[in-house]
Amino acid sequence: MRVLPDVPAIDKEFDYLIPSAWEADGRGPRITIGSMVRVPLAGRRVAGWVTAVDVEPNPGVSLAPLAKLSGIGPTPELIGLAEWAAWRWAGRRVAFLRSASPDRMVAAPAKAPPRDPVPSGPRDVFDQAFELESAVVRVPPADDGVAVSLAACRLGDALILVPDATRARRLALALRRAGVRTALAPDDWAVAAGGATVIGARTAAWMPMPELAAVVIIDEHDERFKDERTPAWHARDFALERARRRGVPVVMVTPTPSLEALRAGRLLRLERSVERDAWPFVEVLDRRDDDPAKAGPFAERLNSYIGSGRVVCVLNRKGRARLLACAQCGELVRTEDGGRPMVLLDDHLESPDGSEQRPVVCAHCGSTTLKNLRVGVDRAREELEAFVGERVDEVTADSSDRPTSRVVIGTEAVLHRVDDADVVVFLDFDQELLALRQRAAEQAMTMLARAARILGERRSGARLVIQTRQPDHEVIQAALRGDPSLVAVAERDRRQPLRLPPYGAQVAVSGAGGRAFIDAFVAPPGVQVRGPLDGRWLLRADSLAPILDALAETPRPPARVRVEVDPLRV
DNA sequence: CGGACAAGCTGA
DNA sequence: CAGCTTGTCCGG
Repeated sequence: MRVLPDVPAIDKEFDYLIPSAWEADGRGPRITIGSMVRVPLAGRRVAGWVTAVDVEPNPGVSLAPLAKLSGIGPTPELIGLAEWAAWRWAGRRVAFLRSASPDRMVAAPAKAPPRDPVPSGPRDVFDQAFELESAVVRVPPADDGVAVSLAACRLGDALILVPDATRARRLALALRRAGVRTALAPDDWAVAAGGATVIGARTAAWMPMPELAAVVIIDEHDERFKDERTPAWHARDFALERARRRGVPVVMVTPTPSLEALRAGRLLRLERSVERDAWPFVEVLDRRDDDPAKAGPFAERLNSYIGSGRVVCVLNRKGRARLLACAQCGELVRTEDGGRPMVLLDDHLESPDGSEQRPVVCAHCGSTTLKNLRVGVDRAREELEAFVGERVDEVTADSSDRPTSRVVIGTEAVLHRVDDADVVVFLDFDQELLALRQRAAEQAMTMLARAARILGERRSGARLVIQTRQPDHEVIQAALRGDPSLVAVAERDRRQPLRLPPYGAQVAVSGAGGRAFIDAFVAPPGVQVRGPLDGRWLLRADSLAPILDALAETPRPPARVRVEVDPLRV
């Protein structure tokens, strides 16, 4: 019996004996690949997964018996996929096997009653998509994913991935009403193990699916499919591999397909006029027309759009330097040399490049209490209140209660907190368009799609208002015409010659042990190592495989190393 | 990860 | 040199 202990730093298998009492007459517990067990290891008991049975033990060592069979665990399929994922995202198998295991021990799969056939309507674009190996369907921004999910369920048990748990619950409810046997990840693990359609966020991709027939990825473009913790795996790419191994079709749906998705599957579109009408009206307020002397955050013409109805204003503060100021005297916390803003790191202040450090003390008055100056939204809210002459609520990622005022303002998070609106205003869209990130245009486009979702289709009369100095930018043109292709084509033409993802490969290495890890890394031909920049190294090549093979060979230093394959923010 | 054990440091 | 800390190694 071979067992991988649930101890991240070990990442090594050990052999054990099945206790003789268990196998006496075949009535003992059944141990299979994936079974969750407890084993003695270095004088203590640890949890682990059985990775092989019937192994020839190494003759030199005397084996200890297993301590306990805890429950059923990941299927052999998922054990194999964990090994692949550990290579693909330069992580450890243990991290992935945890995702593939139930939260609480499960003795046996839930019994599955026979399934009723899912009623089918007239053949639609989704039925057509499932006839391909993998497809991307570009849907209206407000699409709820029910139609594609039902099309998948007609084929049998489906794996349906959505960006967040709220949408998963909503979708599961809709499918249950249609008579589909559903398992909501991660809670219904035992139901999934018995055979069911699985719905959930990211980790649902690791649920057991004995009779998987189709995979659906809803809002494929959403960055929440990528885990921000280490290993930073991507549920879309994982699900694509799982489907490929099982030989089942994958359909990705989104209003704004990523270039990665377009490479992985065939694009199916709605009729041009149908798609255009699914996007709201877009008004572009060209800030170049304003008098620069008195141009505030609001264009004069904005008045005519925000006078009535529910208005949501978006001002992204993200990416701007956070400013610290002294709570006593109000002085900004800056470096000695040239007044660059410093940031708070654990217990000291540091300049952006790390060259200057000092304790948490105001250089002006010596006070040790500092406050965060929330540049952006905070002040804009006050000015907006004066502009509209009524109360304006503010929404950020960490505000808890729902806004109640007619007009609200917030960071991008506001688009996830408000369910419907008559007007969405992007106060400074240039900040998104000009962001120094490889994916800035794609990310700006998905933000517009998010706004379009809460506004609804063109018929509703809702307005998407964009303040910008770049009215001709393809992102804005794409929204104006309801045609996301414009962004995809421009991005492909920009990235392909530069060999940027998905036409090339990138891996970021950071963390305290980053330098030691990079020193130990032997770059194969065709792999470039750049950096460090802000404590981060970037490995680049035309394809991932040579980088990943070399990473797998590199010994880990004792200090923490963060390896991010296909980083989203570069 | 965490226990075992070795090597290094301190104070009498 | 006991008694303790710190570092390194390795696990069935």
